[in-house]
Amino acid sequence: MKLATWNVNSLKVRLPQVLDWLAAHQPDALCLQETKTEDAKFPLAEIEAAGYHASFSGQKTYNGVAILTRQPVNAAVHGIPGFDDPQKRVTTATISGVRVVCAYVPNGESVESDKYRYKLEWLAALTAWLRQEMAQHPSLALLGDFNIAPEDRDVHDPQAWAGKVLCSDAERAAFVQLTGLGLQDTFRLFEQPEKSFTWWDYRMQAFRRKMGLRIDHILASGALAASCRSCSIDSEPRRNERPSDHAPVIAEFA
DNA sequence: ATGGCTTGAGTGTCAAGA
Repeated sequence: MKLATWNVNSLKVRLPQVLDWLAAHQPDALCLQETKTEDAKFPLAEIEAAGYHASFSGQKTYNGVAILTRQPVNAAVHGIPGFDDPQKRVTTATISGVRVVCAYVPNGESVESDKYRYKLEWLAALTAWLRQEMAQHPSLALLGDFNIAPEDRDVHDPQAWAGKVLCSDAERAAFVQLTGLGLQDTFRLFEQPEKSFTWWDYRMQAFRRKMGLRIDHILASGALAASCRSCSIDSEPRRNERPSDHAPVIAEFA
């Protein structure tokens, strides 16, 4: 089973690239973030024509998540149950017995911002809900744009980013809380190249200069992680014309 | 140097991203 995640920064703009990527990689599930598309305008016909089903929760202009799957999904849920949030950032569904949670964690803007407090509250709510969800679903994967670089090796210039949003102690502690539930960072189950990143700023030719962060992740519960065969970042789409600023991450399970 | 791109909204220019 192949699971993937990609922050596409507008599904409308990136749809041709998403369809190309699906055809090339044939994942069982592709989690998308920042679709920026309200549900009535979701490009369902094009995705179905490519042989995929879609479960989605979006809004105009901002946020928006979707799970594209080869097989129909079961028990889809949108949002974090019990956490009232007008921002469409989570969608969950069961695919071949695996509970797949697609998340777009708030950016936080800066550690001084109200958006940062919202980010930490949001992460606490996600963690509390996942604790329950994992009790119901031993085989669970959490995929998405976490907007957290877990360690200094996930940052091109740790000194420049020290204490900044995406790298602050409180955000990293929130990530540790998630892994503490028994969710393993599948990328770190394997030997990986240095300077492995999933996001590069559009500005300053950051991609060419390898100035990135690893903020998109695939976490797997113990039962699922035990069958993980690989996890890798596909930086090829970042070379496309009009690329997303994020690269897809892919994990394969036996 | 708080800039530097990109997107969506909407048609001038700003919020938001990370």
